[in-house]
Amino acid sequence: MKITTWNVNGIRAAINKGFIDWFAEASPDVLCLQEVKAYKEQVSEDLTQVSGYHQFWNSADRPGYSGVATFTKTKPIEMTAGFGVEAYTGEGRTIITKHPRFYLFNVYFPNGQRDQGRLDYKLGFYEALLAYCEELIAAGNEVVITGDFNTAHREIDLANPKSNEKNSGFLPIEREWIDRFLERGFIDAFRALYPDKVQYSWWTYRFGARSRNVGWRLDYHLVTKGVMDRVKDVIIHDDVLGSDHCPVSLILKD
DNA sequence: ATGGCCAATTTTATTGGA
Repeated sequence: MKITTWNVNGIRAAINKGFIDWFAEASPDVLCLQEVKAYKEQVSEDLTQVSGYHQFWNSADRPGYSGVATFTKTKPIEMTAGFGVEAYTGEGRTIITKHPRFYLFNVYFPNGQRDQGRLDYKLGFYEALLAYCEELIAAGNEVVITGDFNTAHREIDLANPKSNEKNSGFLPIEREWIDRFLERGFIDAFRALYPDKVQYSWWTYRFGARSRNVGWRLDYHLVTKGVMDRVKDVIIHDDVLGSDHCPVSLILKD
């Protein structure tokens, strides 16, 4: 089973750059998209009526901003757009689907760059999402959180850690929230398999960053132990173009 | 590495991204 996440930075632009062909070729069992930057009605039927998938969209409350979508070959047991905290429901950042062996969170975590208010919003979002996940775990569920975390966890996860210590995305207070997810039982599946591997999933469009591989690893699969036991591989598809992020796939047994 | 980008809407400027 392959669960792929991709921040497409505008699904309409990505479609113009070959997204539909990539989707058909990659053929993931589940595809979690972030930053679709569109309402479903604005998107080509090549995607919104693609055969072989159920699809769920959670767009933002304003045009051209944020928005997530989840595609599944098998119909989920349940689907919800939010996780019950009103402050975090309007920006189209989450889709939660229940599958036979786990809950899957498709998440576009907020960007904290703009000002203190957005940083506070981002940190509050981490806190509220983790609290919700802990309830599911306490009730005996396994959980997969995937998407754009908008934070690089450790120095190995970005090309220039020293010069970014005071920039949102690598602030200690943001990194500590990733620590907290791990303390509460989540495992960073890529890092667990590849403790020393340097590979990124986002590069700024500026500075020729991608061609020089000056990037950040921002797109993760955090999984609970029962899921980790079934992980075969995690693949960062850094050869796939079409966005400033690249897709990342979690491969599970069966 | 100085400055260099891109998507989408509010469109020939502005906002947001990280």
